Amino acid sequence: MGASRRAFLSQLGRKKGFQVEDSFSDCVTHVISENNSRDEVQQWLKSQHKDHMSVKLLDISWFTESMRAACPVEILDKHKLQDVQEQKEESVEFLIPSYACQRRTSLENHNASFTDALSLLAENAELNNEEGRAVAFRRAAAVLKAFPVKVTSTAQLRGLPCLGEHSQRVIKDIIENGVSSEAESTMHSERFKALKLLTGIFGVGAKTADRWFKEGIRSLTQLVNSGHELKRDQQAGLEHYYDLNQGKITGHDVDFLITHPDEGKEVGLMPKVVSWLTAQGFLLYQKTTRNSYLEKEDGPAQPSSNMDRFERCLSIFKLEKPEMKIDKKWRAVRVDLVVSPMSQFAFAVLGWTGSKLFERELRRWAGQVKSMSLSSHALYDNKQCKYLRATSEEEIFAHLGLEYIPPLERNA
DNA sequence: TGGCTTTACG
DNA sequence: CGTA
DNA sequence: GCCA
Repeated sequence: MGASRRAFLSQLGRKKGFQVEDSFSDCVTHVISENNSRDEVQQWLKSQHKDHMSVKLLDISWFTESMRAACPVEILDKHKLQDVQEQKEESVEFLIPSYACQRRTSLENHNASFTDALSLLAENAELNNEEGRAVAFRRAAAVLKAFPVKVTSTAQLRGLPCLGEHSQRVIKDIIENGVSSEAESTMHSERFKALKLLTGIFGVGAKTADRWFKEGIRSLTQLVNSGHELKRDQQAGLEHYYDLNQGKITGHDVDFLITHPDEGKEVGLMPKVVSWLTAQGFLLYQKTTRNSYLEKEDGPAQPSSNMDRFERCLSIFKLEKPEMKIDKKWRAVRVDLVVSPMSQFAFAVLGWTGSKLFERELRRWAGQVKSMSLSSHALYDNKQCKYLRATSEEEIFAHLGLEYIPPLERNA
């Protein structure tokens, strides 16, 4: 294998507690190879002039499985290096579990050209109200985001989940031509450009944008001149369009999660926070919503009055930036405030951390694999017919039978 | 061929 | 229908 | 679009 790949795998092995040598010596017990036949590796071992009779000759599959298990897995026939004819049949370069919540996805992406194209097709499907197609493209992109090396051949895709005919065709196109013709034509289509522009307005979704598009509206100027009555959130969205649609870094939203160590004392916090923020002149826009969440069984009885029981505040902050400009010294930033009782706080943190796909996959895993229902308030076990308590994210992953994935590795 | 996360509020 |  |  190449030097960078070998370095990556060596580092991974050492991180998992394995002893990895840079060169062959008598202390080596296992030799891992990729894309080599048993004969080739034996030839190489002879060239090392060391005793190698007791050394295990294994395929990369044993290594990746052992990495996942964090200990050496039992050596099966499929792990042993094969002879030349059999070799090409099945060998899979990396085993990637099919649910995004089963794997780590850092921000380091070796396959941005592919994931950009697949994400664009996902976005286009969402704008066309094809949520099923959209999530399929999102999952396909997420698999490549988690792939530890740059894909250079479609042969590497064998055995990977969520990559069907269409996604593989897109990838092949990019490998061979540098770009996906489908992604390119989508990106430059009038419809996609207009719908993306219009849904960029806070308060405007795919349905509204589609209606406006059919009326011939293609730009924000045309929208303003169309005489449409905009709702309060859309007006704010339009007014702060530029600030709210800055690049990924500066334009990102901020979430504040608020709780109180004494269960129940969090009630009434939201109005206090909002009125203070208003008095400080921080809020350009805000919409506070009540919470009516109730557990069906066995949960503590809810106080009868939910008058002050506010849960969320979707807002637009006026963020002062004195050094910004002469005329405009602030920027509009989307900020969400969330108040959660202590008993639900871990679920709120898990539910608000993202990524969006990671959250969907967690909940899909809960339902399909564990017969459980996960929300940002609670985890319900449909078999035991009871809520499963948790005071940390780690406990929730444990309830779900998943390896804990830290927040920085949830970028699916 | 059905399902695709969740489940409220406004 | 839009938002998270 | 992908999969059980």
